[in-house]
Amino acid sequence: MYSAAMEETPARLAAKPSWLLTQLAVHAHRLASEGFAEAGARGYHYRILVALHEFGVASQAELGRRVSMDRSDVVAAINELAEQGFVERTPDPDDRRRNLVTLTEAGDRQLRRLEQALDTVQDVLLEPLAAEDRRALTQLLTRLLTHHQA
Amino acid sequence: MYSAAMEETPARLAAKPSWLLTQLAVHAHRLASEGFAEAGARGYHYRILVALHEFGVASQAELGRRVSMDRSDVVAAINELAEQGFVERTPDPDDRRRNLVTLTEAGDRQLRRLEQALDTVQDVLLEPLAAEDRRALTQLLTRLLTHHQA
DNA sequence: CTAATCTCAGTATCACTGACATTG
DNA sequence: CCAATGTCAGTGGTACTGAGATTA
Repeated sequence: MYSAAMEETPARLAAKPSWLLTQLAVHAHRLASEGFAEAGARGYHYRILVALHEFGVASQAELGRRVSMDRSDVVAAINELAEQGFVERTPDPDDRRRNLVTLTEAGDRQLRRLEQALDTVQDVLLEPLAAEDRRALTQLLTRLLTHHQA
Repeated sequence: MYSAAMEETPARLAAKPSWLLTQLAVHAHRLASEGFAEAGARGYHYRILVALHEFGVASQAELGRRVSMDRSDVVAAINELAEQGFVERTPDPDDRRRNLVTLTEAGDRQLRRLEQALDTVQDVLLEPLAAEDRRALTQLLTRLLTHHQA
């Protein structure tokens, strides 16, 4: 009565890219989370570190805009990163509403650890695709994302 | 000092499909959630209804396996669906550990509402892609998902 | 005894809202 | 007065863990 062998995706979901997208994102997220957790981090920490490395010192609000994080979540993430010594928070002398957030040496090393973890995730996630298909996928996803970011 | 015009994705993230995937999934998830919310539902409810419609009456554990949901989350979702009259939960006479979950008429109508909402999401999400590109994307995502489901 | 099922309680991460005080 | 910033408290959805009771 309960055919335990059927583990595929329901047919009406298989044809929906939005479903495929979210299901794959679950995989990607879980793989990445595991890698991050080994370094005592999570996604929000990684995003902040990336933004700092890419764009340099910035205010908290600016960091949030870079990586699509809410102001309030930036506060919490930076609290934790600062406790671990990965970033430093100092008042901006030119605009006393702002905090200037700086990436430390230790923060840079942490970022490299997290990037390495993500590279592994990448390999696992895209394993079944040849190089050409990977490029095609990246290109399609990029087109979608840039369209929706605008 | 804070060039407010730079809103693109950080370069080192743009090249990572796993990042693109999760970012797009955020969009897809938000769009879908809005559509679901209008019908008083959320993702877990939709998944259960789909599984019931695709495979028919099933035990709760079986439903969870169909759509990758944890047993404990299935319990809560079915509680809510039953309260709304979209499913019925009856003990299985052949195996008294199990509950047999059935899709009601109202549940079927609800499912059709949610599918319609998802179709709209689909159109919005894939708007920048031509039909051929959509097929290519679906094919690539399908290959990835089937690989990772095995 | 083992395994599966259902249920409950609790946790973590992510995303978001509302409010407030401070400053530009 | 208005807008931006940082902060805090709280909510909701998703995913998961651990434990207990029942039954196969």
